[in-house]
Amino acid sequence: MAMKALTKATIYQVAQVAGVSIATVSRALRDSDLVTQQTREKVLAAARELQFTPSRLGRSLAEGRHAANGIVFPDLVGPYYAEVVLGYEAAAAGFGSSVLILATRGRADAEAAVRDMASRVDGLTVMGQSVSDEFIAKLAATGLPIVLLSRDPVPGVDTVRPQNQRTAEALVEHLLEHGHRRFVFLGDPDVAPDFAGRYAGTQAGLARAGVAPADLVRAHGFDLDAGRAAARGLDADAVICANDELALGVLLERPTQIVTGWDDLLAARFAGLTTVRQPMRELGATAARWLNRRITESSDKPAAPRRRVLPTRLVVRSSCGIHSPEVHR
Amino acid sequence: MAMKALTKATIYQVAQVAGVSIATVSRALRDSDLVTQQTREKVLAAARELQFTPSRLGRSLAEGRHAANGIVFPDLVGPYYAEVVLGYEAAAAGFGSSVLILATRGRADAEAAVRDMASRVDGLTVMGQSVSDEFIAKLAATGLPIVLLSRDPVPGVDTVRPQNQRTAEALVEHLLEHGHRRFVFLGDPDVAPDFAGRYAGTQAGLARAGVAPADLVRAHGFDLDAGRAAARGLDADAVICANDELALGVLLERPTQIVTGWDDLLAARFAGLTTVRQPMRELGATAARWLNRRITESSDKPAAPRRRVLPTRLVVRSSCGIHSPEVHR
DNA sequence: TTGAAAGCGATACCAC
DNA sequence: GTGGTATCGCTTTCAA
Repeated sequence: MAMKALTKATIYQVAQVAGVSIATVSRALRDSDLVTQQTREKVLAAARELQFTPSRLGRSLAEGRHAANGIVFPDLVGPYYAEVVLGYEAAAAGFGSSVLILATRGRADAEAAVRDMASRVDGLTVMGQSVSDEFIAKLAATGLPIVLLSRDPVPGVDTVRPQNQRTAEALVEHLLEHGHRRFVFLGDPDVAPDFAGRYAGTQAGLARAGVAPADLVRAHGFDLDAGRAAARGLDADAVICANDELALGVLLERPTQIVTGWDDLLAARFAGLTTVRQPMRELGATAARWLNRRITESSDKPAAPRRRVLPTRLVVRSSCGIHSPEVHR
Repeated sequence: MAMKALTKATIYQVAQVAGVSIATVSRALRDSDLVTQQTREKVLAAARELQFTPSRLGRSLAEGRHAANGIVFPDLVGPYYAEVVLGYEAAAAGFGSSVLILATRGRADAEAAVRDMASRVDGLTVMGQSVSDEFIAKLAATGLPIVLLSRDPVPGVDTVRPQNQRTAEALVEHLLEHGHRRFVFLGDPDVAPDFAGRYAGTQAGLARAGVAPADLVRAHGFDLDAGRAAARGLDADAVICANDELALGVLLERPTQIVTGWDDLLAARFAGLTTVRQPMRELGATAARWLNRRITESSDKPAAPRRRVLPTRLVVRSSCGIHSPEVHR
């Protein structure tokens, strides 16, 4: 019933109170059946009395592992990244790994920040356009397990991403069926690999149908306001947006404009926005699982780098034009 | 130009290569002007050659601090928590602190998980109903700096939260002006302190106006589906929902039902949902700043516990009834 | 079964 | 200015 422990207890104190060595305390507090039941109880009692919690630092230093991993993303703006991170955290928690997050948001010292994170974890997931390929390669050369997420592959590194190109082509096909012919692609392909894929798919689909390529309008940013700002100058049958927020911004300014988005945010449903649904949680979870595999695999015979493209799916609502008898919810 | 360093270099190797002691390496790599320019350069060269990055573990162990802090939340479902976490991360990054995240999502071992996190950080922010007050108190007694976020205060601990009660009263007033008299409150006050505050404010507002109290309908969960499921049995002039997702769910089932939400999600705008806007990023950022203050303050004369309620604001759209000439966007 | 002691990788005090 | 070394808190041989 001691009221001490206002200053974190160490294994030494527990050992002292229990009247054993620190080695024995360590054993008693973990698996180890090299301890008498009696001894174990003494130790546990002492530990409880002192409110002892082993220091992660000491533990990690001795074990040579952090039991933590990190996820780096460009920014968390919008629900998209958040969902991915969520899926990631859930999976990581599943195998007992803590998770660190880092938003680079265009910071000049992004690489330093990532390097710092790298020294706190057993492995890293890098999402989107947060740091350069060269930097990734350098990090990977260190031996640090890395998984790339929603980002173009780097040689030797695992990559998970959503299907962009092919689904963009399907989207274009659908718009063509509506009879639309003059297209604008709204969004900057350089801002995110996902955007680039959607843009490429758009143009590919158009080319295959023998239709003139879409005009590229690089919005300033990729949120609602960027969409609103860009909306004014638009002139096209249909505006294919790089994501939902841009599309919703356009819709706010021009409610009758034919437009499509990407991500299937909750708002898309209420705006009647035709868009593409992505398995966001699953993207995060897959990255976490793959990373864990890398971390735990024997480093002498590493498995070949994996690539996976998770399927996405066209969600047709009303913003792409009128459909006869269908219900759009 | 060495191609080594496939295995993380230590300060000892750098010392060896540079031909100096580890103490000197440590000095050269940090501030310290107790090093010759010449020596410093030797050391830096060696460090670069070995791609040396100091181990956080060694560093933290020696310095007695993690330079990291964590945020615990019940779950990240919905955009609400994500925004808060975002604001938190940004602020934390601002003063050079890494951030760990932990979603308890009703896990039975939530306390163990939080305890684990506690051993990895210099301080903790606890959001919502993730762990018990008793546990918080115990943790705080350890001397671990803690800030509570969107959660009822615990003696001796800082608390930041959004205005719930008062704004709920304002919301009720508005609904009364519309002429509505029979109310339902949809959502479980026990599931989150925020919900409890909104519920209390609702009843208080009603009572003050001499109107019959709202029927409490405890939805099973607090997402869209929970709202849809609950919608069928509803019978009231107006349904005051604990959050936007519930309200949107109701709207999906009964588009003409008078209903209000809370959070002002992006979707609310497109659904014409009357709701309440909260400073989510600011909530997170404030928590991070306060925590940092606690961590860095001298522990012998700690400041008195702080409480702050961040203002929220009613956002009137069309779901609460028709308004004459106003535009609801 | 238990204990003594050698690390793990830094920081910082104390001499020189 | 630099070097030697104690220290942080734990895990894990190696002996006993």
